[in-house]
Amino acid sequence: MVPAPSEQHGDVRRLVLDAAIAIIELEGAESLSMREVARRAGVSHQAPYHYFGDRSGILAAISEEGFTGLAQAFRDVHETEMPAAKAGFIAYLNFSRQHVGHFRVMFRNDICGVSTHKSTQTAADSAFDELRLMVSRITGPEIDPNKAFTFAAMLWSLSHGLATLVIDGPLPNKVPPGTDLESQIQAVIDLSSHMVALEVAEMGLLTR
Amino acid sequence: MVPAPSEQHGDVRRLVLDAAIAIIELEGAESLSMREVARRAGVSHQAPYHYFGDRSGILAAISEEGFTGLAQAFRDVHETEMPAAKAGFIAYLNFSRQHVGHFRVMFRNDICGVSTHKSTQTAADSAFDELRLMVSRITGPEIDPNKAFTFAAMLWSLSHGLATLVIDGPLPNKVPPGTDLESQIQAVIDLSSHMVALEVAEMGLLTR
DNA sequence: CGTTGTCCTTGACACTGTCAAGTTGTACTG
DNA sequence: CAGTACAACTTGACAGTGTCAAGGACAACG
Repeated sequence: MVPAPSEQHGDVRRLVLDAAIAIIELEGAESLSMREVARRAGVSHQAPYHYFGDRSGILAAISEEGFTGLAQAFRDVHETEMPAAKAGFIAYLNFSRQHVGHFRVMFRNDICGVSTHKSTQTAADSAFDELRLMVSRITGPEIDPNKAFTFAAMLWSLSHGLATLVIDGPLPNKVPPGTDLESQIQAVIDLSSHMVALEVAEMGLLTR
Repeated sequence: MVPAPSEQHGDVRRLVLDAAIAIIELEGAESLSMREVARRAGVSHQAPYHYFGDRSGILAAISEEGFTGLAQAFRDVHETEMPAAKAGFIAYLNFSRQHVGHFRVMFRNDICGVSTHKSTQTAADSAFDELRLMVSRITGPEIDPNKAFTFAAMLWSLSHGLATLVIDGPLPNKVPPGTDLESQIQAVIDLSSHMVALEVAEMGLLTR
């Protein structure tokens, strides 16, 4: 059967990818079925295999796209006037909430095979490199590289933990009555930024 | 067919649960198949359904067990001499790494239906209550409840982020050459504890 | 015209979660 | 002690799934 003339030739890959992302956003990555993706994209049940090889291939592609976007989000942080740590937290949270479909896949080595798909791996690496750049902006570039890694891991943990607890975790159900989720997220970010600032200030004191 | 006389009657539920946990530890929660669980437990493919209703039921049971264990781990923190924040981080990390099977499921609302399974929900609640107790030990009990929640959310984010990045995330691949994962984890925990201590000290200064 | 290659299709297979309908043993009632 | 109710499983069936295999349509190139 010939594809309908209305749709452009060659965008099937994009169609399939978007269908998959939409399904993951709605129902999570578990219930992502190749056949449902194909149905939603309006193609045969084997078309996705042509572009992505297998189920993990499509998830790896989503993951790659996600890491590329996250790296860009980190890069955009450099443009803002805000303290870098705070801007970084906000960027991470915003990205994760605006790209839930990507985010739900990106950190799941078990399903997307970051280790087996090379381009996904390099996308993840470049996102981490951006994070490192951000760290050197926060602490100053003369910091010991080992300490810088520790700092980066701490910042990533904090951001990532908050994002996952908010998106799929129990946090939204726990906000105390009288406040809403959004202001609590803001409060956590403010508290975190403040702590980081205290730490950096002390580090500065020690090195001079 | 009658169960082999060697195995006690009534422990099939436990057998099934352990089989599921083992599979999740080995291969992740995605590839958990009810029928493979049954095979591994040496029962018919419908026996798991008798105890757990459906796939999400077995995951909810694992999640419940996990949260109960986590609450206990938090309780044990009170016994140590260490600063509460640091002991809390260590407890969280240890728990997540020693119970990977549970941990991989506990925070996945999408697959284990925390919202639909009441006993899982209450187990999660009690774990969060223990965290709150820990926070009041760290900050002192006279803290504003809203601020206490923010503090708890921050601590949980930090611990949870680190644990997930270590267990399934990209962190193990990123440790700089010359150090190992374990010492980097220790360094992140030390840095985090230190930051928390700084914050608490400043809070104390402000309130008097 | 024949070949090659990309882009996709239909068909088949073993496997999955789950519903339905037994079967077996045990406990309790009358 | 017969009857019955119930828990603890069992086998059987069905639609849906991921993936392998084998094409078909169409463009580009010789």
